[in-house]
Amino acid sequence: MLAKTLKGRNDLVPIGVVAQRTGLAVSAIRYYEERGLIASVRTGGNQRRFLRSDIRRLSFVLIAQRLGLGLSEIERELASLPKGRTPTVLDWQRISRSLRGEIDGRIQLLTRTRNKLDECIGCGCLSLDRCALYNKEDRAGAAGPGPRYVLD
Amino acid sequence: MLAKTLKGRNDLVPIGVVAQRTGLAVSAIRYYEERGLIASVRTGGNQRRFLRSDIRRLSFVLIAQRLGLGLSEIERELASLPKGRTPTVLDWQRISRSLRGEIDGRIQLLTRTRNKLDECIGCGCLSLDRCALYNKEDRAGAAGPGPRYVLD
DNA sequence: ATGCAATCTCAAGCTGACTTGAGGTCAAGC
DNA sequence: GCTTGACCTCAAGTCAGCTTGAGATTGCAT
Repeated sequence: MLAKTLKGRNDLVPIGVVAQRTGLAVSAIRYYEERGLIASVRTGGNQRRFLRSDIRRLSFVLIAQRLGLGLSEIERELASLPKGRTPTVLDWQRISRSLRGEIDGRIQLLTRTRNKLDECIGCGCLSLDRCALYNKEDRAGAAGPGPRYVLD
Repeated sequence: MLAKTLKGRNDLVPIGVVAQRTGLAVSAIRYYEERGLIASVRTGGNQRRFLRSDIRRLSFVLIAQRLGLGLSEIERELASLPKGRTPTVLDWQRISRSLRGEIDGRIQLLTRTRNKLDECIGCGCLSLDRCALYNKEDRAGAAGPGPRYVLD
């Protein structure tokens, strides 16, 4: 019974289960592993086995993605979790709070933008050089190819 | 003098000027034209000439992009502006207000997310099926290839 | 023992939003 | 008239974040 309890907590699950529980495609999970967001061990027959806690880890990835974080930023956040070991409740609390900071920042940025836009609606200008809404700020930094990501 | 005033308002400008005024690359402007976000007329020597008001149009594009709108969504917004004619202040006011609605929606979504996250920080769960933060909602709709866009 | 679903690898494709490069034309100043 | 820089087209490359497909293997249930 003790054995069973331990087994239950440290269960290794195949990729299909992880896919079902997270809603992710199997291919996406493999891709995340390749990117280093999650890790797996292999069976004798070369099949991946994940820790159950990786499901939670992936949940975090999905939430962070919805906030607009790129995979590399998410990786950075996740780096503070113990690798290979099941994270504790405290680990998750800490990282969730960090995410909360992200959200707060985004809300503030949007609120500022809205205020500026309100000024602009008054004059109907929307002009690059006269309008408060769009004066360079961070336009300069967005160089190179590839999509420019939103709401920096 | 009257002639001069009219000339000043209806000026046709080459692509380089538009680029300088908007901060966009020349190639990007050509791309936007190809996508139908702006239009141009051609000189005898096949060079593009834009209306001065297209600079403002592009400012709108840039602002909307920062809010996370894709080019096709932006195109839909812009469709309400008169094509080929210089928009009036009222035109811009109307479309700016529509953008404001977008921003409001995003702020609300983020605020809800933050509240849910706060509940979650209490329990440290972040679990897909037990946590209020991440229960399906719109996960289902995100099918097909290509990047999944943020903060729907 | 056998069948069949789940898994594996590796290469290639795809969308969005552009950039880069090659090779050629136009226009304004000297 | 000639150079120089701005402009043209068209094809191909890029990056992120995956998916799709081919062809081979594994592993659980009967």
